[in-house]
Amino acid sequence: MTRRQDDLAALDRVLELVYLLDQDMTQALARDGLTKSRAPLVWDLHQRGPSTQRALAESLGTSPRNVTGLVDGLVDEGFVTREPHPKDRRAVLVSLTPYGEKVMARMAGDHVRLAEQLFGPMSRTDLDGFTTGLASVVSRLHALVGSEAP
Amino acid sequence: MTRRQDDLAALDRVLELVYLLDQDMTQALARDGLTKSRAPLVWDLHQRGPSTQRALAESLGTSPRNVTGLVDGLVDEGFVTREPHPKDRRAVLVSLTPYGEKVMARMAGDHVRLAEQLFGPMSRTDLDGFTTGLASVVSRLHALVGSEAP
DNA sequence: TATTGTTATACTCTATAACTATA
DNA sequence: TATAGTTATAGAGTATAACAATA
Repeated sequence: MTRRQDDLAALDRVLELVYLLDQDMTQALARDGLTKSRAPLVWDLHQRGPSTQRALAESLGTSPRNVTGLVDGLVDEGFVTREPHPKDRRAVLVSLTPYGEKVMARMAGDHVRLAEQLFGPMSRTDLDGFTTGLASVVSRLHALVGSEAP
Repeated sequence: MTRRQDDLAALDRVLELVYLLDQDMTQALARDGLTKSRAPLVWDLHQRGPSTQRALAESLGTSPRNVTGLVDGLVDEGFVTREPHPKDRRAVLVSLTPYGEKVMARMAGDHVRLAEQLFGPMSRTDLDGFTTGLASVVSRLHALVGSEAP
């Protein structure tokens, strides 16, 4: 095994991890009636409280038009409500419903449980080694993606 | 720092890795004129040679109808051709064009380069520790996703 | 009768541009 | 004049169902 082959094997394992994690999260979201596009919006509301659609568009890095569509779907499914903004009659305040809050609480619990299932069985030493390597890879990836912007 | 907090921190780092890798790969595919849906189809043809659409649908885990749409797009962009199947007049053989092959060769090179950029700077020991931890996480994730199927 | 790939239909996500009501 | 959110329009991706041609 040359070093290059080890590097390639590591990358392929990482890609397998990405694929499996995507599967797992998509399945979990589907059980809660959410999609990969809608979940970040709901999570944003959970973390930051009621927001205008403009603020959501900026936070999610997408267009205001797209937020309109996402909020439409979430209103239909009962996750959020649209209310008039108290101070700006052009704007709309999007808020989580009690049902939306309940789903978010469940998601937070699932998050903790997943972390324990994945890393709990590892020894302290193994976890430390893994986390250190992971941090260095992430920092290099940050540099790569940042420098690739148009 | 409790152990649970360390587990959570590890998961969050992994999710950051997933996010950055998705960015990087989407950018790289866009430079080659591909999308995240079309790339696996083209990669499949590169690895296994000309296929029927039925075979592609099974390999990609999607519907025949969807393959029709993906192949339509790839034909328009010059990556693949549709030819009559020599032995079964119901079927169609999808093949890479020379241009498609060229792009696949470039993608393979990018893959090796990414592996070296991400893991090359790590010491042998660090890489080993990282890879070992990764393998155990991936195997547990496999079990989780597998057991979650309906 | 079974299989291959299509048309028909519908829904989600995304983007840009034009428009409205307000600020 | 600028901002918030809409309608209008377009295109990619996905799914199910009905259907044609062929096996």
